[in-house]
Amino acid sequence: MSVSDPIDRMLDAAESGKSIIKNRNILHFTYIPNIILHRDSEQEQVTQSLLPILKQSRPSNLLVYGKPGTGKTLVVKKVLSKIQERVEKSNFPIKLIYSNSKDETTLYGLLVSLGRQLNLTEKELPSTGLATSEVFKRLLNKIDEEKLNAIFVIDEIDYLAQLVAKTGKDILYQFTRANERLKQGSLTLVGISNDLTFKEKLDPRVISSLGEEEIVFTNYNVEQIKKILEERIHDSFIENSVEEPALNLCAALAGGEHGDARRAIDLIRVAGEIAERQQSDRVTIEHIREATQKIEENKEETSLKSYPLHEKLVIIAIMKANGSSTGEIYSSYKNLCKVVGRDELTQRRVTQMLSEIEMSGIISGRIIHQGIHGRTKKYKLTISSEMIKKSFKDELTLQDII
DNA sequence: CCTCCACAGGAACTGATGGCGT
DNA sequence: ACGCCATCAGTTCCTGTGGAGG
Repeated sequence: MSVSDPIDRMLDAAESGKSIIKNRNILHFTYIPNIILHRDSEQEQVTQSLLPILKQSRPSNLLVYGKPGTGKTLVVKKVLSKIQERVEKSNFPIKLIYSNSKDETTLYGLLVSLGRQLNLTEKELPSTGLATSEVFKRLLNKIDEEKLNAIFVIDEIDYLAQLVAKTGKDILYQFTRANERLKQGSLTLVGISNDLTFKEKLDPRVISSLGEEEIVFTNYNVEQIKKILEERIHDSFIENSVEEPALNLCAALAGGEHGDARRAIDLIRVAGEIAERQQSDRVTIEHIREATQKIEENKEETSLKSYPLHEKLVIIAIMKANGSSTGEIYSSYKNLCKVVGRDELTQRRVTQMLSEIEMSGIISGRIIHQGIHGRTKKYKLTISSEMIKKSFKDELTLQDII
């Protein structure tokens, strides 16, 4: 065995090198067993409002609000799974169904994902081809047939409401009224929303039945985040491997903005991994700093890579003509299209793509009025052009133009 | 004070895809 | 075999607009 082989050297180091993280699972925010959240009163509230289930009556529908990383989903899931455990042996089965609206791009997709969890097969519920009302009917039939007591947990329900609004269908209303159509079984809706103002946008009929109970999760403050981190660190890192200043910085970074505990935990995990890779036996402030940067870059890179071809072309066009107006970007884009031999899209489409890209934060736009020279939006990159080149360099079609 | 630029951005539509029910 | 339904990327057509320059 040759000692100079770099692979061997790395493997040797990994084997002998001490690992400072002893349980990696705990360093994921969504780790469920014995979650430490400091959400006692909220847990009580959720339990309280779902209690009627144990008495075999339908509980009120429930709306849960809170910013990201406040643990709302975790609390709901935890309470429900405990309830489910209790009821399991009784002849009053509860079917727990969780779905995140953001995972599904369309209303149809969401309904299908709910259906799959009700054990509807591809045959009984095809993943395309049906009218939405038909899908809905099949969901209810299934619940009715099997006398299920279904609890639909719909995460990011504000997002769903948007989808619904676009198609003009009134699915949320149908959901809340479903019980009137069910002879046996029941349907309870638990909506989880990031947006506290989301309710105002709904149809009043939906509000009255969906908002029967409301629970608001407040943001964590820096103190609380620090506590949460301490507890998770205690369980997942070996002792004394995270320096106090590092912990403080981590809590401050995540807490300062929105009180996002998820970010805080991600941060400490990535920092831990960086520290391990550097064979350090402690996590320092420097590691936290590196971690923030790495997380940021990862986000940028994956979002860059996930764009379709024409969006990528537009991004390159912006890069080539940094800080310029829509018209200039468009002609730059047209040139690029010629080079790679693709048909160019209309300007209207490109403006739309620009505003979509702006939404993701990769570029920033500013409307300016130039009097007789009209109105434009000027776009600037908010990330480095190296990042773009790096992310796109694997793409064959783009290689000549970057 | 009016005009007119260079677009922004809404609405409605198209054509392809994919798969249903009858 | 045919009509229908939903979705998506893209197009066509459109109305709206702040202010420099006449």
